[in-house]
Amino acid sequence: MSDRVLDKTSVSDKRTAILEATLDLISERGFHNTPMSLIAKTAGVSTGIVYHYFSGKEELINELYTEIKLEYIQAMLADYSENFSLNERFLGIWYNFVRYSLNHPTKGLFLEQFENSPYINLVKEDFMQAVAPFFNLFQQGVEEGVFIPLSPIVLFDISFASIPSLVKRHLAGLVILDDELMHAAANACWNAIIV
Amino acid sequence: MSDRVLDKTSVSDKRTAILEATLDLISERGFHNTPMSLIAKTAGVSTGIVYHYFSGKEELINELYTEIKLEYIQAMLADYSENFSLNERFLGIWYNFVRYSLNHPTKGLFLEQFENSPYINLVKEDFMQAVAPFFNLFQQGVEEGVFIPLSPIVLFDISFASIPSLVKRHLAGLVILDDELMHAAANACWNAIIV
Amino acid sequence: MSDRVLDKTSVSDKRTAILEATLDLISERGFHNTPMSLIAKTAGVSTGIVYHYFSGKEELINELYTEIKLEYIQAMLADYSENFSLNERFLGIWYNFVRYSLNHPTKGLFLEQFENSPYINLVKEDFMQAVAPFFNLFQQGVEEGVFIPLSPIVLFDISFASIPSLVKRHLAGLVILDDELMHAAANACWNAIIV
Amino acid sequence: MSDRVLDKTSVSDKRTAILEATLDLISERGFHNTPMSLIAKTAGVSTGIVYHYFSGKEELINELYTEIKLEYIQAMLADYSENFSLNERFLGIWYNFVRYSLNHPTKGLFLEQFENSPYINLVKEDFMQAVAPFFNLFQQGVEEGVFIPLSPIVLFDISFASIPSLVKRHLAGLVILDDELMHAAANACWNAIIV
DNA sequence: TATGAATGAGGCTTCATTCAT
DNA sequence: AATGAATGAAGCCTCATTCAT
Repeated sequence: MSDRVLDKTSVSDKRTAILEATLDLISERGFHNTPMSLIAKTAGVSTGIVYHYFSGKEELINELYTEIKLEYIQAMLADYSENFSLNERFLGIWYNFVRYSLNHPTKGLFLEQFENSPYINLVKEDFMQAVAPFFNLFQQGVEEGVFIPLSPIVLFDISFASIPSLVKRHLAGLVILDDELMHAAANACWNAIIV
Repeated sequence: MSDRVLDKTSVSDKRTAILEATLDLISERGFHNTPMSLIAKTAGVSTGIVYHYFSGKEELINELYTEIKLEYIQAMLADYSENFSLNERFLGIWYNFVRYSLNHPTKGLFLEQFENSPYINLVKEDFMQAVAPFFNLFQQGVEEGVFIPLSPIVLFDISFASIPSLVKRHLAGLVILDDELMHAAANACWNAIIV
Repeated sequence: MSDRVLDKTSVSDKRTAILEATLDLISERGFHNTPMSLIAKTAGVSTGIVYHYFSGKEELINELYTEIKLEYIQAMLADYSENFSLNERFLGIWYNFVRYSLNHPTKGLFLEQFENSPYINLVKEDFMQAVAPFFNLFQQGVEEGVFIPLSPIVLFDISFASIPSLVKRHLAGLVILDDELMHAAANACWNAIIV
Repeated sequence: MSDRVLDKTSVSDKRTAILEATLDLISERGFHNTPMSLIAKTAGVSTGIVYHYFSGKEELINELYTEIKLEYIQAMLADYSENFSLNERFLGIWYNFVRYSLNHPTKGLFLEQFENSPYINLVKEDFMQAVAPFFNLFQQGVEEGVFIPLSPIVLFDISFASIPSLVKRHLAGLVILDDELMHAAANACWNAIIV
């Protein structure tokens, strides 16, 4: 039994090591300037084995994107419940988003880099299902007359688009994104979308 | 005399052609996947001459970034005057930003791509002076008790960070960023930062 | 007992499966472009086990060549007897050669490919003994004054070298190598070597 | 004027050097086992420049094939005239074929290797026009009742297919393909196809 | 016997940059 | 100023072979 677990872990470890090395290197050096050979070396594996787990560089990066994107969405929805009020849910997402970004800076950088590059057009995954709670939140707010009557996607952007920017300011040392600022900014965004 | 003028014009044209080709190609294909030879070919010049106008690929891209960034800032400040009210100035910038983005999609894509890549760290230009009006606007708003007391940079992000996202939604056909939506979204952002 | 038999059969089957997969793949894709991993997969075995039966790719291919070459020679000599007349023996070989080629196109393609590649220099087997009947046939014909006085190897080439070409024309759909054409061509070749 | 000639020659020389190196190496080592880097090195050029003259390895080899094939056809038709008798024309081709093969052994080996490999299927050139004289020769011979009534392509194979084999025997030292043998063999092939 | 993950040398190709003209 | 042939380092990927299990 433990053998099986060990095996699984071992296999998983190698694949995971490759993904982690890719994340670290790309967030720091960019897609170009991150050769497969360096990924392999950083992950502590041979070049060839990377192609055992991924069909090529593109699939590796796309898969990394999908995994991180889902992690992010899940992180934003941590402790989320539709039993909470609209404001509680909104702020919960807001804080989760910021905290996850601050705790996982490489993931945020990778995501931003990826989503703003032509690579993005090649991804098929649509995350429709994963982001349903966001959609529902804004839908419900509009229906209840609490939020201004705009489409959920627009409300989503107005609500959260400033977060990555603010996090980058923080990481660059231009602002200090402490609890106080976080609360103030979150409330500002809340005020943006309410009637 | 006419020769000199002709030369100057010709030179300017060639340099401009290179920059424009670079913009179009990179916004569509990314930094990597845009070889210098293709830039030259698209611009209608020889490969070698590119190195007469720019010391290399990095300088070419950085220079393109600087030019476009300044263009953007100037576009946002079109018709701007400190004689206008805070709200008028805020909305003016907001609308200018959206309209310029919609009218120059490749520039927006290039900027986003560039600013979210490790390239950005290599740029020395700081645009401090160019963005002074934004700084002053938010500074003044806070001092007058109209805006919530946060640093200008934070207010800037909360105010405008959603615009590139909304424009991308529009370009992707997910929303229609017409005047009505633009006004609604701009007012929402205004509501975010006022006391 | 049945176990041993089963094992032996199984072993034999596996080795045979590898050789057959190699034949099919190489005749269709060439030496290069036929990786060992694909051979193993096509044969339904693991990559590693191929190296249990053959010391490497070269030996595998050389062994395949030797087997097929011998099969071909045997096929050409099917129903052969020195009791038959020179003409009967000649035509028998001719027809056997054509029929075997038509019935085993991959083997013909493999042989042609192999014998016209630098690989051939590495084979040690010389088939001297196996081809003795051909040698004897032409020797005897010359001695009896029936064939023109040329060395057996030359007579062999003049007699049979056109067959692979004709078969390839047939497989390409350029001619139809039916019994009628076969007889006409065989007699033509006979006429070539008789006094 | 001499400059232009020099330029042309110089350019042509580099392309020719690549083709010649490819011919020599492939005829000796095979398609595989002949890396582009070795071709470049043997031709005395850099690896990269090969891709300036040919889009890739496949095009390089295909182009080499086309050139050599045409050379061969032209060599076979040297001094050819429809004013000559059928027999004179037939023997002329036969001797030309042998002599060219003996004088250009690498070209013969390359051709044989190429035409018996899966590569051949990728070539579009059909040489229809170039081989028309052969077709006409056999056509006319049949119409005049001199040749047995078989299709030109079949007569072609019966007439000439033994030549590459005989040349290989010669090159291997198994026979000596001198004028005497050549004449005897050529006449044998002539006897094969006449009524 | 048997598996298939793992290795790493080597192949094809691209591309930033240089340089003779 | 201008050309584009030429260079060669470096990138992505393949694959024959090995080895732990």
